[in-house]
Amino acid sequence: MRDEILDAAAEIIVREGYDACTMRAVAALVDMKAGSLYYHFRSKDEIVEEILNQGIETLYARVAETIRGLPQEARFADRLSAAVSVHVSSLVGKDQTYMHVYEHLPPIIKRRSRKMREKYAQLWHDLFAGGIASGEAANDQDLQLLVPYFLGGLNRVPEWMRASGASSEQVAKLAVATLLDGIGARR
Amino acid sequence: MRDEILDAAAEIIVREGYDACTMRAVAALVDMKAGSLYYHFRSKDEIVEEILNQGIETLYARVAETIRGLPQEARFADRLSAAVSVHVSSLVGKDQTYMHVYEHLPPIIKRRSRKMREKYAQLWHDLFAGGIASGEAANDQDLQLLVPYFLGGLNRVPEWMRASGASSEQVAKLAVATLLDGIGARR
Amino acid sequence: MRDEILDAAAEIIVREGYDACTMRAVAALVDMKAGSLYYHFRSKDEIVEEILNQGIETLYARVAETIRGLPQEARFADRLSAAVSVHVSSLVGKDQTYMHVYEHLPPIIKRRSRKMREKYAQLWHDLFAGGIASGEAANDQDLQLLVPYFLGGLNRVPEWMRASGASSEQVAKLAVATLLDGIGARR
Amino acid sequence: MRDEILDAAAEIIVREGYDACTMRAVAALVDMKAGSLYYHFRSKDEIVEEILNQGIETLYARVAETIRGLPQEARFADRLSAAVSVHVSSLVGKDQTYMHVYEHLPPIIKRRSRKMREKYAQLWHDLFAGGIASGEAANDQDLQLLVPYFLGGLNRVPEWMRASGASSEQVAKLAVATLLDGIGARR
DNA sequence: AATGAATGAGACTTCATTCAT
DNA sequence: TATGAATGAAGTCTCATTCAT
Repeated sequence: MRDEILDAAAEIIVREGYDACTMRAVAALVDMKAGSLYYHFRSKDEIVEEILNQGIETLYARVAETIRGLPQEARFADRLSAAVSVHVSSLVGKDQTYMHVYEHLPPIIKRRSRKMREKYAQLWHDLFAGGIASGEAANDQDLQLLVPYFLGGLNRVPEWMRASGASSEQVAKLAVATLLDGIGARR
Repeated sequence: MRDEILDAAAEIIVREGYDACTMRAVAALVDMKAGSLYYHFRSKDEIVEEILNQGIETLYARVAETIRGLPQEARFADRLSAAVSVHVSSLVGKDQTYMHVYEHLPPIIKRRSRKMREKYAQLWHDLFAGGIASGEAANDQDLQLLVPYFLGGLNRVPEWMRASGASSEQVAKLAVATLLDGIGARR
Repeated sequence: MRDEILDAAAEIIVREGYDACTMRAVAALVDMKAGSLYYHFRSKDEIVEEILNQGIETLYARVAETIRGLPQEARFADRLSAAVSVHVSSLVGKDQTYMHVYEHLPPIIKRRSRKMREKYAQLWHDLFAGGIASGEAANDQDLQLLVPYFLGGLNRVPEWMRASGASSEQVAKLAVATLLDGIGARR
Repeated sequence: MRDEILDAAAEIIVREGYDACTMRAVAALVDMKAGSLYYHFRSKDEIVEEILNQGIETLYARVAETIRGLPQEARFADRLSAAVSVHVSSLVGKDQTYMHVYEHLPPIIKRRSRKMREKYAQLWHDLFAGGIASGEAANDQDLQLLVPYFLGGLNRVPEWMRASGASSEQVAKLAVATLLDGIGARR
């Protein structure tokens, strides 16, 4: 039941925004009355926080696991490719509505999950740093800027995917190719 | 007065989120009482919509103007550079709070400004298409994906700029360089 | 079990007030869940009523017993002394939390126990009447007023005893002395 | 309006207890809707606190004023008499419902007004101390106990006055006489 | 005997909005 | 133009109570 409530809340936030995610609305989606939710959660905040944490933690775990699972000798491009694939498909995957949630939350609540998000960013930071160290990536990058810039681009994509109808693989490929080679014609 | 109200509302949304932007809060910021706002606007929605429109329209006008102002023979890289600079500095510029607003709005309201946003995206679409046509950009790009991906990355940056302390010029430069040449070491 | 529940409820009322005495709180104190209380009591009101009754009935029984136990020829001052002692010590005694309860209840519930309370007042009324009849107390008293006045003073004392650190014996002695002789210097 | 709301709330507390004093109920009594009360008060607590303060402060002011107004050479018995009269009549006076309020409040809220109450008790403490110093009152009193004992008796009286139909003057007279001379027959 | 789960009523509170002044 | 005052809808939350297990 706890999970069903979390799912319901996440779905509403994604579909109609944080404001529309009232206790009544959540309850209705799981065929309950608003008050009953309090048997399972102490407060609305607790629900939201749990959604947030589950979302980022799952994402972190998947990407970390993916990177760790690669052969020692994997090239930077392959590592990047794998990580991006997992990241993007997690954002879009059917049940992973959790990931969508973040961008709909009011600042006060967003701040709470900051630490976890920084930990996630660190994962990418390390990935890039590895590429630079091995000479596979240009060493003139300010990773402090590059990482959020890159993830920012990635995170916005699902919003537009619906319109363009692209698959998450296409998106991942585009992102990796663009990031590695740029769009400038080879000179 | 109308403008002062819009400014106040925008500032609150940016700083504290859409939820915190109550009529009372807005009124307080312009030294009025909530009811008085209704002399200037028909409803809260009208205020928000106007903020949104003003924001995108200003942004559109600036970027379009910048591109138009370039010499006929300007190279793609220069066009891109100029456009990115204007876009980023608008996002960060002191009074251009309007741009921040969008991401804080609930979906229902977001949808309303969709058309204008698509018009803005078209601007970039054309820019890239020009680059491809002239052979200055690789012609294997799916612009339908590339544009939102690129703008998405750009739009997220201000959020992180505060932490890293980078200037908007640095960010613009990073974005253009990365987009054009990629981060892969030259082969 | 019934008694343990009554004790728990009484304790909460005394310590934190009637409002804090929720079924959940009572249940927690006897290591149960709220619903289980309904196996033992028909309603929350039944619990409260029973506390009230038990309280006054115990008090009544003790004081009545004490008076009855005195030798036929006991003087008024001694009767009074004995009665006050029992009354005060009951108010303060460890397990006699019941007595504290009354003052925390909402009027609706208070009214219900009125009859029993009047019966208790009658006990004192009779005591005083006896003193007047025997000439040991001044015969110009309006007992209808004197009794509540006297008991009122007595009942408030525990509240202040905690602060002053006096024992119930001291209080009883003060009350009796003051009542009998007054505080005016002898003329 | 503010005052009418305070009056309404006080009246409900006195008549039906703190629990019955809901925002809806108060609003109904002043012909409003619950939400409207928040235009005048920040919260329910603010209402209650204000009632409490106004009550004790008024009481304090009146009694202090009365005592101060007595001629320098007034005798202890007269001072006491005057103070008791004011105290009792304040408790009972038509519009002074405020004073009734205190005894109906839950402990948490009671505690808040503790300081003011202690200040009031001090007034009586000083009065008695004066009597002892001048030799008009027996000097064997523990005022720390006597004051609350005496005021406790006094405060309970209104509750019973309704039943017995006594006037506040009668009550005051009884209290003073009893306190000064006791009820023991003169020996 | 006891509990997990749910309910419905109702509590306080906030907010966009209205309107007479 | 602006405000004081009010409203109605809705929000989060608490609580006594019920009932199948």
